[in-house]
Parts: sequence; C-alpha cells; structure tokens
Amino acid sequence: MDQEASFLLALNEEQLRAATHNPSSTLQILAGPGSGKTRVLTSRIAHLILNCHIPPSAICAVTFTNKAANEMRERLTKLLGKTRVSQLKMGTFHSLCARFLRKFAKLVDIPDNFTVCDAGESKKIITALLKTREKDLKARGLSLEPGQCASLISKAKSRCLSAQDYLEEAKAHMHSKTSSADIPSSLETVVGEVYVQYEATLRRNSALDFDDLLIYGVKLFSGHPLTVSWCQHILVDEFQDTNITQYELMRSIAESARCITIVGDPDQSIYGWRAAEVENLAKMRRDFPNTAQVFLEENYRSTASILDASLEIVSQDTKRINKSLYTAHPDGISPVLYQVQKEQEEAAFIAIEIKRLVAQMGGSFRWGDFAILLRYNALSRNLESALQREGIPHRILGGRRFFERLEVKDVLAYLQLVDNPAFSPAFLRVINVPGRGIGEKTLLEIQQRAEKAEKSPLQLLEGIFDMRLPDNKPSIRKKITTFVQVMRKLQKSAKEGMGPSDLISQLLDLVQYEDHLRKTQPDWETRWENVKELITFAKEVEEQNLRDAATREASADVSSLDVEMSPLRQFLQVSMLSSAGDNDTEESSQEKVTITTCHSAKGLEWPVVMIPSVDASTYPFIRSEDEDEERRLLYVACTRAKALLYLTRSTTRMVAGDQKARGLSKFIQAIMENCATQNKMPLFRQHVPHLELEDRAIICNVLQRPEPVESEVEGMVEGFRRLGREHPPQILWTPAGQPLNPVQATWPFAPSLAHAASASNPIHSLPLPTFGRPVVPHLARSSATSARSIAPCDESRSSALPSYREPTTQPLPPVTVVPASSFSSHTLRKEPSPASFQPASSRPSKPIFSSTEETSTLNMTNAARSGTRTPQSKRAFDLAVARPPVAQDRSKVFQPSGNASISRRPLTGQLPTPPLVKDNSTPKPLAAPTPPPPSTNTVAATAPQGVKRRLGMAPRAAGGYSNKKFKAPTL
DNA sequence: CCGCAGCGCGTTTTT
DNA sequence: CGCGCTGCGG
Repeated sequence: MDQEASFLLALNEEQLRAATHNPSSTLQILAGPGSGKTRVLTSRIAHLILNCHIPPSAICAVTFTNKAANEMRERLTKLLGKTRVSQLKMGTFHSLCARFLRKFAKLVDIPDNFTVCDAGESKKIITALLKTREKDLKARGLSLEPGQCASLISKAKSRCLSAQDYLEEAKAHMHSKTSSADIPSSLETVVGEVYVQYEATLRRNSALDFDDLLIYGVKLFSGHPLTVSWCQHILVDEFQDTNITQYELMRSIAESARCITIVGDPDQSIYGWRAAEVENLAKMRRDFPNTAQVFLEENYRSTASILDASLEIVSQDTKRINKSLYTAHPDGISPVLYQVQKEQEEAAFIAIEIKRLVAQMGGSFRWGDFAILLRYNALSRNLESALQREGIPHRILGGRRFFERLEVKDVLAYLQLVDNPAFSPAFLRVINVPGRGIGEKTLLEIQQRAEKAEKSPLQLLEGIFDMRLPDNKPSIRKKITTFVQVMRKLQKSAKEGMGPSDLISQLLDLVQYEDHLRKTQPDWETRWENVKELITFAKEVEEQNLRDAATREASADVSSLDVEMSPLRQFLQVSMLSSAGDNDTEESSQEKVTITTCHSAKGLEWPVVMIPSVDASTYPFIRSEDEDEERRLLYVACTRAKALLYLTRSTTRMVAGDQKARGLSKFIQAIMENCATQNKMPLFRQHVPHLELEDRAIICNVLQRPEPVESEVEGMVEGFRRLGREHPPQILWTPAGQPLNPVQATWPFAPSLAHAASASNPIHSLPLPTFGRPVVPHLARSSATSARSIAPCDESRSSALPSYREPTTQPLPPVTVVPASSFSSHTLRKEPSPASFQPASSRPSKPIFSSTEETSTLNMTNAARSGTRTPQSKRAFDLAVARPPVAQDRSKVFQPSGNASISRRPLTGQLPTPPLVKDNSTPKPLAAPTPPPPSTNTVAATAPQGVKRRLGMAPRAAGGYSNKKFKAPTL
C-alpha cells in the first residue's frame, strides 16, 4: 500500500474491509442508512486506482441519480485529482448508456442523432396510438388509460421484454388462464400491440425513451463485447433499486472482468413501482457464487433516538430480514410528533418551528440545514405559503420540474428538431408556437401527407416551402414560411458549431419568443425568467464541456466517450437526462430550506428533517399497492435526519374542496400504541423541544460543528420571541384514541393579511449578528465524543445490554388539545411581521409551481389569502393550559460537564438507565413576557447587532462545516 | 383558429 | 379547490 492511501485511515474496520476487498472479485456491501457507504465507495475506487493500479478509465461507477454522481465526483476529485476522475466512466445507468450509444449507434442500428424522448412525449405517442383503438376497446367492454398503458410498457422494458416477448407472455397467460397481476390478459394483448406500434413510432422518429437507453445498452454491450472490454471493475450504488434490465446491463459490462462491487440496502428499496427488483441482490449471488458480503452497521449520521424510532418503523415489516444498526451518537432529542387540526396550521407549525430552532441554536443552524420531505410534490402548497409568509428562503427540489415547463420544453423542442428533423413530437410542439394559424385540421393534413410520402413532417414542409411539392388548397405555404426559415437558419448555425446558449438566443430572437409569452401567458415574466435560466444552464454545460475536453486532452484519454458529440447534442442529452436540482451545488442553495420528496431525498441528509402529512392517507399513500414499500419510504425519510426529526400531520385534510378527517399514519400509530401498552418511553415526544445548553452541545457534537456562543443564543431567542410567533394548538395523541374534541378556539395565524401585503418593508426582520468563527472550547470534547474517533470495539457491538426499562410514563391524561408552545407568551399585536417578506433576490428563481407541468402558475396569492387576522391575545393558550405531563425526554441524559454520556449500544428500543434525567416537561418561557415593541425600528434596534467575535480555529475538516460564508439566518 | 365559460374530476414516487 | 378538458361563439 503506498503512501497515497491515507484516505483508508479514516475508515472503520468494516468499511476498510469493504474498500480494500480483493479487487478481482465480486462484492456486496450492505449498508444501512448513514453508514458511510458513499465514503466506502469512493475509498474503494481510490484504492483500486492508487493501490491496485487499475487505470481510472477502466473503472465504471454507476449511481442512481445525477446528484449522487456529482457528489461522488466531487469527493473523488479530492482524493484523485481532476484528471483521473475525468477518466472514470461515471454516471447514471441512463447517462452512461446514452454516451456509449452515441458513439456506437451503428452497431445497434440506430442513428447517432437519436433524441431522448421523455415520459411526457412517450405518453403522448401512446395516447395517439390508443385513440385509434378506442372504439374497438369500447366494443369489447375494455378500457385502457394511456398512463396505465405507458407504465405497463415501461415495466415490460424494465424486465428486458421486447414487444414480441410481451405479446408471447400475454398469449401464454391467455392459454394458461393465469392473468398477470396488473391487468387481465385480454388487455395484455392490446398493450402488447400498442407496444409494437410504439416501438415502431420511436424508431421512425429516431427516438429512444428512457427505458430504451438501457435496453439498447444491453444490446450493445452483450452483442459487441469489444465495446466494454475496457472495463476492469464496475461499481453500482443503490443496488436495491435496480431493475432487471439494469442488472443485465451491469452483468454485460462486467462480462469480461467479472469484477463487481455493489452497495445496497434492502430496507431502502423504494422504487418497486418502477420495477426495481430487490431480488437482484440474491440473483447476483447466484450468478457470481463467490460474491463476498460486507455489512456496514454503524450509523454515523443520526442521533440514537432518531435511529431508534426509524428502526421501529421499518421493523414493523415482518418479512424483513432483521438487520442491526447502531450508533455511537448520543440519544439527542427524541423525534417530535406534532399534530394539529388543519393543514395550514401544520405548515405554519413547520415554518415557526424552523425559526424557533434557528433562534435556539444561536445561529448554528442556517436555513440550508432544514429539509421538509414530502410523500408527493403537491403537498408543498401550504408549506410554500407558510414559508413565504415567514420570509424563510426555501427551494423546491421538484426534481425535473424545470425541464417540464412549457417555455423550457418549447425551446428544447426547437433545438431537438434542429438536431433531429425526424423527431415529430418536437415538431408538433413548436409548429404553432408562436401561433401561425396552424390548427388541428391543418396539422392532420400535414401529418397524413408526410406519412404518405414517408417523410417527416418537417421534410414535407421544406418541400412545400421550396415548391418542390405542391401546396395545399387553402395555402399552408404562407403559414409555414417563417417556421421553415427559422429552422434552416438554426440548422445552419448549429452546423457551423454554434453553442446551445447562442442557438437559444438566436431562436428566441427569430421567433420573438418573449412577445409570444407576453401575449399568451399570464405569468409570462416568470416564464421568461425560466427561459433565461435555460440559457444559463446551456452556458454551464458548454463550459463544463470545454473543461472536460481540456482535461481529456491533457491526459490523452483514448477511450473517452464524449469527444465527437456536437455541443448542441451534448446539451440536449444532458437536459433530457438531468433534473433541475442535479447541478444545484451553488452556495445559494445552502441558504435555503429544502423542500423535496422522500424519494429524491434518498442518499441525502440534513441536520433537521421535517416530514409533514404523516397521516393515514399519505403513509401509506392511499393509491399505493405496496404497503411495505411505503413503510420503507418513511424509514428512508426519517433516517435523513442527523439531529432533529419532526413528524407532523393535521387531523383534517382538504380533499375535493372540503375537509375530511384523517387518522394518524398507521406506521406511527403502531409505535405510539406499542409504547403506551408496554409502558415504554415514547419514541416520539409530543412537545417541541426547548433546547438547553446541553442539547445544543449534543446537536453540535453530532453535526461536528462549533457550539454557538450563549449570548448569541439569547439574542436570537429574544429576537424570535419578539416576533410573537406561536405554534398552532396541538392535538395530542392519547392511547385511548383521538381526538376527543376538535379544538374550538380558532387559531389565527400571526401575520395579518395587511401585513403580508405590505411586506415590502424588510426592516421588521431582525438583522442579527453574523456568525464569525467563535472559539469553541467544547470542540475538543466534541471530537472526543464523536463517533468517528471512537475506536471500533467489538464486544460492545455484540454484547446485549441489560434490557432494563425504567417505568417512566404515567398514563397520559385525557387532554387532547394543547395550546401552542409557551415560548412566545405575549399578546399578538400589530407586531410587524416578516410576513411574506422576501427580498426579490432571495426569492427562488425557479418559481414555485404547482405539481402539474406547463400550465401551472405561481401561486403566491394563496399565502396571503389564508391568514385571517384576529388581533386577540393568544395568551390564554399559553397560560391557561398547563403543560401535559408528557413523558420525560430521555434525550436529556447528560453529565453536568455537558459531556454527553455515550454508550455504544445496539438499538433495541430498550434503554439503559440514564444516570441523570432532566425533566423537560415543563419548559419555562424563554424570557418574561414583555410588551411588544412600539415600532419596527425598536425591534431592529434592540437586536444585538454587530457583536464581533474572535476568530477561532477552523472547525474540524471532517465536519464539512465551514462558516466562512456563513451568515446567521435572519429571523 | 382562438378564447372563454362551464363541468367534472382527483391530487405518487423518477431516469 | 384547482386543474384540464369540452363545447360554443367570435
């Protein structure tokens, strides 16, 4: 092992074993959440290159998302340097296949200018195909939705079944009278026929859909072994989410070397709906009998109480193979369950709580430390409103939403057509954009004529334009003139090598796209912004390409993949295969609360995670067929949290315009009941944690951050208190069932409409001191207690601690409604609120859209609408109701020195006796109630501004926490 | 061909 | 409630 191998020293025993396992064999790394699998994967790659002397270009690393690929690339660059990393074959299955297919298109009989067809376009094609069968189906009493049909075809492709295979399978079903689980066999035949036509359509259009990229990849690699002979080792991340085709792909790439490393966790398998096969883990061991397994069971991410609760969720699955997972981290704050009556209250709770936590952590949390994880995107509505109202900067990692917007798709369609004139989905999209008086009828005629002449629609129009072909009776030549001219101009520019960003600019100019938006779209301004955003994106891609080309040149990488691609084609491919959030590594995103789905949160982590809508219709999701997968999904979401985890729900949900009652998610209900009947300490606490010095110490310890200075905490807490925010009244879970009585008190959300509207004045938000680099006396202690610095100690791992349980919880009293927190116990007044304050610059540039594509509009007005002002004192809430004697928080285990007592113990749900239990059940107000300040200026003035701090030592590098650019969030 | 009004429907997850 | 689709009139 040479001296470059210092990276291996950072690994624990198991990680090291995984990273350095015999490179010429197959290996499965089964890694629980937060067990450092990315680190192991990158270390293994570095090991292969530095110690085993495998050339980087002979290594293939596959990730599930582009984001994961980018992160891995970043980490590897630190270990290996740019040059070597650029030579790695790295990316998602889809992007890798696309790159190889461009280069070797001829070998699998496709044109090299193929267009990647997105799901929307696929669906449109299928809709059109189904339309011709509508009557036939109806006559036979059958019905087939385009979406359903598309998904069946996609699933077939995910199993590596061609249209013919599928039809045969359908036939077999018919004869044996065994119908497939999804549909009756009579429909299956229809789907098979549509599948045949769909394939033909794609080929005619020189298009591949997402699944085709994989299928043709398999064809290429298995039919032409020379195209993968470079591969000496392939590594696959998130293996539990691969489907059969991806497995075949992996196998064909590994065909000659047979050296494979995979990382996976069956507990985190959440893509079954997309035909992922957890079975692949077993299949791999059958196909490669010498496959070794390494288990990574130590969690470095979360506090013990978060891990405990998460495991309690996932282990409800009786079929699950029990796996151990432990942490050396302290218990920390137990996960919070907070239930309210209305969805708006739930959103408001989250927004207020984020602010409260920021204050209580005295600037050690920034907005980017918070994530709100949703079951589906549409749940973001209320949250956006609430966050906007509170002036909390946030971003929606809506996945690919950006590339699905009308204006973005329009522009892309033009460019697709430039690159691939045969691609009629793009033609159909833009032929009448901007309006050229070409409607359904004209279009139909064009399509029919094109079909007859065996030409693409664009070719036909060019013929008519050049008068090589006759015009139609009502002339269409006039209508299409500008269109053809535009296309020709763009094609010429593209041929001359013009980059995509300039091409877009030229296009926008030629078709007067801004005018078109202004005329047709009510929210044309944001849409125009998006178009400009696309140009920026294009520029970034261009620059990246140039950089890559430069490093490639320097390294004389012969086996490189992307050399021959035109910048336009490159850009289109990246656009189709990446989601908006992928390249979102900008610092700006660090300053924003992240809202995203549980699915796309996979592999990510945040100090604070909040999961709303933990109700019976969402977890498991009503329409989901696989309850176990839903449970795992919640598990994945919970295990994203490092220090604090919140589950919230409202007892009613708006469905179809009116409120419907909804119960607590059964996954959580079961846990609550369990704890109650077994008289166990609840795994979820039902009041918001009041963070004390020791809590901050533990949190900062887990996050490997310096602790805040107490004066800072006091200042920010006071600032928060002055905002007068209160948590909406809580509905307590009780063992007997709930809720007893709905809350009668109306709960007006603090900022009035008037304030929300006049929010242009940002003064009312407190400009709090920025956070320098404090000297942190606890730092040494923090690192001493941090998990990583504890030497692996095997006996403690296996030895079960005495299953001792302290009878802690008194049966809960029949209180159902609890007022808000007792933190802001003064009257709500004309307190200037930061309601909806958000400087234009910090507003998300990718606008907040509703879940549906294209026609969605910015929905800011709703936020303002929902608050009704009730200038009544909320004091009653604070004073009248005593804190319920909720169970003591076992997280409050600490030693007077502030040194958290840390035991390395398996998480069994049974607790060792705490040496000292601090009762947190009657939190005191942070400060005596004071009358609200008379004016905004006072607020600003009283804020402790400009407190200068000494610069201290830099935080531990391992923590990855740099407060160089860090500004304390402004409340 | 385009814009508007009315109606019915229904809210997943992603490369 | 908001979206998309349909049918009608300019």
